[in-house]
Amino acid sequence: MPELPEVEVTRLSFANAIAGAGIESVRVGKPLRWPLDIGPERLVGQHVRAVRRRGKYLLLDLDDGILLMHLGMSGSLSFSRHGSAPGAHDHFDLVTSQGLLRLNDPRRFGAVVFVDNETTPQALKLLGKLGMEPLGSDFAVGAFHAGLKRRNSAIKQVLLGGQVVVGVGNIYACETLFLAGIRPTLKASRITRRQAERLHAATRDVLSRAVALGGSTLRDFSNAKGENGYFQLEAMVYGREGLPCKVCAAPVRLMRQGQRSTYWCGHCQKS
DNA sequence: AAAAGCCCCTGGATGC
DNA sequence: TGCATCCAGGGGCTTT
Repeated sequence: MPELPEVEVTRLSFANAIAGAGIESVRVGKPLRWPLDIGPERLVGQHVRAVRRRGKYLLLDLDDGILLMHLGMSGSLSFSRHGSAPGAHDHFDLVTSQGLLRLNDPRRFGAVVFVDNETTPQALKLLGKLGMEPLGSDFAVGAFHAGLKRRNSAIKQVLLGGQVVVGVGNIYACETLFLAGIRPTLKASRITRRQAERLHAATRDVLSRAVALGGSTLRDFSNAKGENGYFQLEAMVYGREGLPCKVCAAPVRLMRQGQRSTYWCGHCQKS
């Protein structure tokens, strides 16, 4: 579930509270996507300076080094004063002077990785090919349109790919295309300037509204304070197969694109 | 280089 | 109630 809004909401919910905290100990549970290939001594005694986000990655800036965290499909973070005993799906604990940061991830597609800086081979492998930040100042219509035109696959797939624009996952790709009135199967290379403008505006609109609403809680997402999100209540097409389109009342359709579900309205998304 | 498929893993919903 | 099947928010890796 964690797409850009959920990751950003998570970041906002604990970044200030953890800033300046000293790391006291670390606990690693079951293996995540990659091993944390350093010992606790590399982290203990350091301080968490800031928490940043790049795409769907969280970057915890330490005195020396960066802890990269990814929530995968089912991950969530909690940050609390007093830590309880870890549950079956709590796979990473960072015990700090200001509270316990804990990663819960049933499916374990998430990851915690330590890198010395953002230019190490591993950091570059993970972050180096990421596209523009949709809520950042570098997200310009011209560059967006140019990036899309270079791709030959369906616009939905290109949005998901993250090489043109980051953070747009399955829910928000569906919602964004609906808002822009664009057919999900349209080849990205055929996007017109007008369509790119609509998609650009829709992306910013959908993602920023989702952040404001605390993200989408479909199953069990919550921010680091345990609070749920409410964007799912405003979804126009995602998860609404067969229900009437909120704009034209035609039944919302479902199809598969790259082994993922695409929800769309055949009437509103014609171009 | 880009595109398409294949996995990683677990839990919940659905169907028989 | 029990068991099998399908599906789920991501994305790196391998193969075309």
